[in-house]
Amino acid sequence: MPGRTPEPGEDPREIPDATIVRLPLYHRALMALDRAGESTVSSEQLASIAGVNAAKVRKDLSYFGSFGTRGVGYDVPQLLSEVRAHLGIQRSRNCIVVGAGHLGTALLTFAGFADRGFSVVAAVDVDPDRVGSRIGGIEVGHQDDLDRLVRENDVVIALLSTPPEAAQQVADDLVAAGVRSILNFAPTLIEAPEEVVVRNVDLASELEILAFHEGRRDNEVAPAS
Amino acid sequence: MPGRTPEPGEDPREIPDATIVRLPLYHRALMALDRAGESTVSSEQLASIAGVNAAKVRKDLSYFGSFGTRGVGYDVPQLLSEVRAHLGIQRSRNCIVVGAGHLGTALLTFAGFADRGFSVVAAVDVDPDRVGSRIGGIEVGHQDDLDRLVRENDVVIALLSTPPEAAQQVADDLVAAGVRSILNFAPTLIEAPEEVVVRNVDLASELEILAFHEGRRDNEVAPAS
DNA sequence: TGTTGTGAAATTGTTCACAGCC
DNA sequence: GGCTGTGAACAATTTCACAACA
Repeated sequence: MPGRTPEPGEDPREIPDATIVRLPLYHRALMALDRAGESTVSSEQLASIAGVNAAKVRKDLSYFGSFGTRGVGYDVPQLLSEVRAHLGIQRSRNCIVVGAGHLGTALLTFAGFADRGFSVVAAVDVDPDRVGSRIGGIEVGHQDDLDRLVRENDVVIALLSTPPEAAQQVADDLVAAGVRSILNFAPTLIEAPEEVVVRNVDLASELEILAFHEGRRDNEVAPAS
Repeated sequence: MPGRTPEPGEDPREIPDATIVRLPLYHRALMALDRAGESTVSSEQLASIAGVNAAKVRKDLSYFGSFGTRGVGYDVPQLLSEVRAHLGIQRSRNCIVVGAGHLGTALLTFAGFADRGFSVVAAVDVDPDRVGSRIGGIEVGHQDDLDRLVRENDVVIALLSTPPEAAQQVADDLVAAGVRSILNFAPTLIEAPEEVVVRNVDLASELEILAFHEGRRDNEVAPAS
């Protein structure tokens, strides 16, 4: 999936994927430090709050340039601002929740998005019992209004929490409406044009990874008959 | 680089982390194939359903031994059974949900766990309004009963869906009760003894990773002043 | 002195390409 | 002829270790 098109003259992909996935950890850590009134932080401290090691922190941050002060550390507000800029969340991004079941409801009422730079502004479902209801201050629209809601609300990210059978169709509709990023909670592969970024969160897969380690502890692996 | 540690009586062959996280994808794909009545599958087909490439599939599966037939492919039921054995989910594993808010409710009612090898058997919360209620057929117990519920129900995995402020204390309690694996949804680092495996699902972080790519498209990155 | 920034080394992961087998 | 299994080449990522410097 990574490693694409090193075209000369165009964006010379320079920040490693592995670094990108750690950026949110630094963001979270820096917000906590900032809230606590800390004005500087060393790579060692930041690493311990983020749960990584100090060399990685320094290497990761170095891709943006040199913001630290040798002998002192990093300026917390400045680094926070820098990380936000690189994450593209200096201004809030609008999101839509597609599928307002239990998971969709959790997403619509989740308190943790706002200060991380996201605003859930719309929701749709196909179930007539849900359409028209309000969840977390958002009125649930009908699936057929998806295109309009996306366009009217300047939605750029979709949270896809439908049953797996509906996921591909919904994804197609989202792409047609102009959504460029999809966070897919349905346990199925969804296809999208390559300019649309899809990330998958499969809860059962996460449990399976934990179970793998459980299994290692229990016993020797006992292969199937 | 030897790559092999032929220690007698010890862990026979180390399976790479990168392979482990793909195992659930193969599991999901094989279940779909099995349900569809397919009896064999090539690495190419399996790859396309799982969303990876064929070389990776073959390499990953080769860590378990040789189960394919050259010129034919893999036997679906056999490979499914093999993958399940390695994932440690030949028998179902019991889980507890800690924190029965909207996210906890989604986890308690999620239909997708059962056929992936997991059974949510208990839930706890601290809110008196929630304790005693039934969600998804499970009675929500009080946080103080956590230890008892874990032991009585042979719980090995916890789904931690409390607010971040409570997460560390809950994790400590879970470890004390004997839980060996934690799936942490709270956006904070939790510390646990190294024999306890913790995986983190931070929804806001996932959105930030999407936003990073959005930002790349919008414009040049505009660093903070 | 204490801490960053970074080349270089070590490690881990991916892809290639083809021999071996059905 | 088709497809697996796998060494070997390649690529990405992590870690080391230390010079630079406020």
